[in-house]
Amino acid sequence: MTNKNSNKDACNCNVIHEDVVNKVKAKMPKEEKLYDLADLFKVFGDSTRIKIIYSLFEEEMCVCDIATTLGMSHSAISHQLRVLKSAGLVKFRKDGKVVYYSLDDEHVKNIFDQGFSHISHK
Amino acid sequence: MTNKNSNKDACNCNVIHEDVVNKVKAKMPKEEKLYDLADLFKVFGDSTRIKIIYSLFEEEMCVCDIATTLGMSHSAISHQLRVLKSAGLVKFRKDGKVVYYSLDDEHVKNIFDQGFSHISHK
DNA sequence: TTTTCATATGAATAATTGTTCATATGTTCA
DNA sequence: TGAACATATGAACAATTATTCATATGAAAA
Repeated sequence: MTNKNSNKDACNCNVIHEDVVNKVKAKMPKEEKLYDLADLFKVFGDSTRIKIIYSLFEEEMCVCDIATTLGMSHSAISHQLRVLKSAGLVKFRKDGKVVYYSLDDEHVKNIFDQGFSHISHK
Repeated sequence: MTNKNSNKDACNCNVIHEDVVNKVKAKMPKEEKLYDLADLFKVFGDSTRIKIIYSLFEEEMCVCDIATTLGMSHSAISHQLRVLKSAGLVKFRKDGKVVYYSLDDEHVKNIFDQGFSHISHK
């Protein structure tokens, strides 16, 4: 009882199905991938960003148009666009002082459609 | 300048593309749906819950097995399972004092696969 | 080159969310 | 029945995330 290191109090029950635990551990993706995945979904976990993405499903928009559409401040939209950009979800092009944002990912529509199915039939 | 109500300072620029704004507004899903969608993704936005879901992709597991697999306390797992349950993502069956959890949604696998594609090719 | 305007950013505050610890519930087996 | 155990839950604290306000940047037009 000397060397029960690390998660010594993580599990003190007897119902461990070792085969199941081993199988699941073997199939589990790399820790890093799991964090990245959680981070991606975190980005989707805010209704302002959801609205921005839905807007961009239609066509590219400038910051001002998005702010007007959502009835929010430029600053707030700009902050959220930065989050979307650093997640690799939107790209932009500049035309003079106006910046046009558009979607930069083919998976998002699909993910949203699936998510929509889930919340709709429950 | 008397009746500029509600979001009076939401947009004071001149680059509003009215047609775009109107089109996007018309296609935007109901506010309530957007919140529900954000709430669903919020659930996916935590790596512990991601790990639990990945575990359950393989087969049903009891709380103890999950805790052992992830090296976490029963309490922590139990709390997260409650979140997953109230989002309609997992179901459970009881066998004596052991509770077995399993996935209760066909969309999750798909959503995760798409998410994985996104993080993988960037 | 100064003013105006679209967008971006930093820092402070507010709000939300996760984790831990202590304790409760409910089932089994002696 | 009561001791042992698997799981659940409430409340306190810690950590993360969003929002706001003030100000900065950088392009265009006067």
